[in-house]
Amino acid sequence: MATIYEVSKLAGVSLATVSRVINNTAPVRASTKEKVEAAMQELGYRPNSVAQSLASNRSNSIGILVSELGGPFYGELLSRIESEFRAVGKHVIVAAGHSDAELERESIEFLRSRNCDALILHVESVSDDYLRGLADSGTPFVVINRHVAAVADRCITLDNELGGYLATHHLLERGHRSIAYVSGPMWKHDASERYKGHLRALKEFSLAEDKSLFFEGDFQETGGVHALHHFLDAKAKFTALVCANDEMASGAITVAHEVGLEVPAELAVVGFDNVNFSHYTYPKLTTVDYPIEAIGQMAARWVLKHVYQQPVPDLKAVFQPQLIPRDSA
Amino acid sequence: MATIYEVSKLAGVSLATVSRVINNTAPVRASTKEKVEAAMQELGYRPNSVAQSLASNRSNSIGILVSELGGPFYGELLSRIESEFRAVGKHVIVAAGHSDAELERESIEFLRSRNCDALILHVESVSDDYLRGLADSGTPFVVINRHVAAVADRCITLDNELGGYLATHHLLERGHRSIAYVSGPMWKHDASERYKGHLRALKEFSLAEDKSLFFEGDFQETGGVHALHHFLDAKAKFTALVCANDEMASGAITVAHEVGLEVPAELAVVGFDNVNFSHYTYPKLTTVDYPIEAIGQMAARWVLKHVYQQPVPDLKAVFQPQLIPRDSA
DNA sequence: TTGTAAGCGTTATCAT
DNA sequence: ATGATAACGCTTACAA
Repeated sequence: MATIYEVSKLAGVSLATVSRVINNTAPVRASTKEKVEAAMQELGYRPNSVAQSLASNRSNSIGILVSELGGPFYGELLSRIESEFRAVGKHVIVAAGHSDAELERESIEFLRSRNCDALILHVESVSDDYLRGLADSGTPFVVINRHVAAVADRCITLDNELGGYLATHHLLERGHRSIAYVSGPMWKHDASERYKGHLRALKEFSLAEDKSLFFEGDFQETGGVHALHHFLDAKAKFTALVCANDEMASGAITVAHEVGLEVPAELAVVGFDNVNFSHYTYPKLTTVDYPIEAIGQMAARWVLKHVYQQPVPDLKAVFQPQLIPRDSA
Repeated sequence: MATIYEVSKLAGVSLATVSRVINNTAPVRASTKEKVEAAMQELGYRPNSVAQSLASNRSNSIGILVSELGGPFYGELLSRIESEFRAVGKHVIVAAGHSDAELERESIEFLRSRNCDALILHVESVSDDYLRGLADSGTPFVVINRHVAAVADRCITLDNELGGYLATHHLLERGHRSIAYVSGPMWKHDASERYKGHLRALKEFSLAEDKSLFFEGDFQETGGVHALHHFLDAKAKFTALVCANDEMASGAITVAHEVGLEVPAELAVVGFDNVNFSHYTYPKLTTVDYPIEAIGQMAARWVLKHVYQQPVPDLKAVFQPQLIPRDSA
């Protein structure tokens, strides 16, 4: 591979000048610029990005940490983030934290050790304190889908409470008064927020919380399966079910089919997230849209603005979910 | 951030010695090793990976190019590849090629410009010739899900022909004799291979190809929708449908529901890929499993062996698909 | 507008 | 077993 030195020799100019035409970092006379470009062409020169990084103290890489690379959710996030950065010549390093505090910390350290210019984090297990400390350490980062008071200015979130409210409100409006709720793990911020929204909607219709209609699932398909079985076994009376995510809603619908419960006639079901498969269920799932791509884009723009000093349009910190009415409720 | 120089000063040894204890690259007396480690500890030293890369001419990064980061397919692939490399301290840079030859080339160049030690490519549009040229250029890479004769030793594929065979054979065995087929774009290697398998199964049962029962879809949900409508409008007679991927199968099942065609009683459907949502359909989709994780792992190991000279267990180039019988056929 | 030269933080080759 | 010292390929003051 040719180096900048060979280019400068062939073009008959100095290293600095070649660097200038590469980076457009200072005016260069048109004629010399042409000479340099011709030389680069001839040698098939391509700058060594590692050397650039070392000298400029910028790696032009952004680390992304998500819970799971698989799953219907993070793909879209990554996709948007990648394209946003690719457009400006920066690259994305991915890592998975598997919802485990220790692994999340390790992954963050790993990404930092890679000299990422910034981090985009979707972490659920690491403590607020840890994130505050990370901020103090000087590593620029944004947190997605979690509000951390100590670093509020770096958080991009969905109004999960509103989402929970919308789901239940939709059911309430359609006349349901006995609504069972399948939550995600309550220690997860989004899960508890969504449930709060559910309660607020209930209250608005003068309905009280009914513990016998609450089930804490695991955000997996099986969570929905267990939940519905649980309610059925307990002979609970309810005409509708809100599930805190689409996986659990799918599980519940499967069980409904199995036990001959017609959806939505005998049991209305609403999910949450609007993941890519939510319209593959039968009936098609009514759910709350999680604007994951918009959030990914915003995270990328936060980085572009705060780390690379690029001008970006309006930054937005909290997104509003929307109910997507389909056939299941 | 502390540098190796400061560590060496504090420990009272030379740069070289510090480097040796960091990399375990030559014997160091236990006592001095301790001194160095203490110094590193005290300074909170962490090696600068960019400088390491420049000096050692290894970036410890692997570039992954897939068609779409979103979608149910690539997440699992990435997930496996990432964990495989993380375990040995290497990181993964992702890029999307969007099934477009120009974009695929650009992405490959982008990844190369990032000094990746190796590339793992899932490309469908770039020509065989281009890949041959890439091999000549010296960049190590593996190709996934595509057989390119000129670089056969770097290809890890699924036996798509066998998959197509299995799908149709399953139907044939259950007595179906009029089987419609919804293909992916026939210019894609996997699509045409799958169709070949279909024909082979047919032939085994002395059935001839019936052009009126063939429809070329787009591998998207709408492809399945259009296909079934097409067959129905044409008043074609068939009792079973094989779709060259699960998205199209989902689309077809949706239409079946809409027109009151019972699956599988009146129309048996089999898909292909066994993507994560294939058991969310109703009835649950019978499909052909694409062992994407195993393939990802193998690709990673290919790199580990050929680029990093690590000892790895048995490398395997072509994987056998398996029929997953569920409820739709 | 262009050139000189000092880093950037390591690894690696020789010596010793 | 350890130390000097020259790369690695580029950016960036500072001069000219």
